[in-house]
Amino acid sequence: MKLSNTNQRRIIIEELRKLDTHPTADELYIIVREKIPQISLGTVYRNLELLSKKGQILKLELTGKQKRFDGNIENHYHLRCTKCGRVVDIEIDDMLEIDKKLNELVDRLSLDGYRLELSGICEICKTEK
Amino acid sequence: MKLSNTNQRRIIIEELRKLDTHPTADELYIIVREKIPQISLGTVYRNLELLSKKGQILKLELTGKQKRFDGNIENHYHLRCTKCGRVVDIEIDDMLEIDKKLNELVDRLSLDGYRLELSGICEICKTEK
DNA sequence: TTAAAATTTGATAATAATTACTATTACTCT
DNA sequence: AGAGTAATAGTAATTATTATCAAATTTTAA
Repeated sequence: MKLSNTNQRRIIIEELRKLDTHPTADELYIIVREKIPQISLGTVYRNLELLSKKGQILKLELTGKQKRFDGNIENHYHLRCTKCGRVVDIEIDDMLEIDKKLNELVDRLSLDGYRLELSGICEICKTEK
Repeated sequence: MKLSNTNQRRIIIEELRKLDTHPTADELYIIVREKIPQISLGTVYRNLELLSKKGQILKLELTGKQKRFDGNIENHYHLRCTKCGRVVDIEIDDMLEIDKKLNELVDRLSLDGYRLELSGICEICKTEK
């Protein structure tokens, strides 16, 4: 099935790519409404689902009730803050090595992949305290 | 707050510990009803939550809508089958090394921990095909 | 042991997140 | 432009989980 080019879809992906906050569907809905006030929440959900199926964005199924979405599809890692709940990108050199080992494992066992989520206090909460 | 010793709680934990299927609350509810037919789903949810808070069982927040619970609180890893959706324990020597590296990372960055979920076809689905 | 205090239960209602439905509107392709 | 397909807004439905509360059970401590 081919995706048509709708204004709604374009804005959704555009706004998501501007963010590094990994918004939930309803958070992005609020942002997108600034551009398209009459858009419905269902449209946001539908498009996020479609776009993640097509590999244009990432759907993050982390701890917590709500799914989150990420416009950055490059391989990277997430930290969920145990204090504020934010999901932030984490950049560590060690991850390369761990990633390599995990990929070896995945290959050897003919698996599909893995999902890793770190948890702890994020930088923002650390400095706030 | 101290937990009282109720029949319901005892059966819930007993039945959960017999399983290695990481049941959802409603799956366990069906099983527990064999022993206590009048038990309510709310009681199962409430106790699973309490027991996991007390560290007597594990609450697994993996991919998928429903939370799962594990009576085995020892450090081990899970594979979610992309075909049947089952969550199975995975025993691999490599995990020790990966676990060590991840724990080092967690320590160095003063994090709380990490959550890892492997995905692929489980043994049951492999042999069935 | 017994009565008051605390906790838990079953039953049910409420909530929250997501998905489904549908008539209408917008794209796409020739 | 016009037929065919896909998407939208608005709303209803669903699903998983949590909250509420009166009655029952368990614990505590005299």
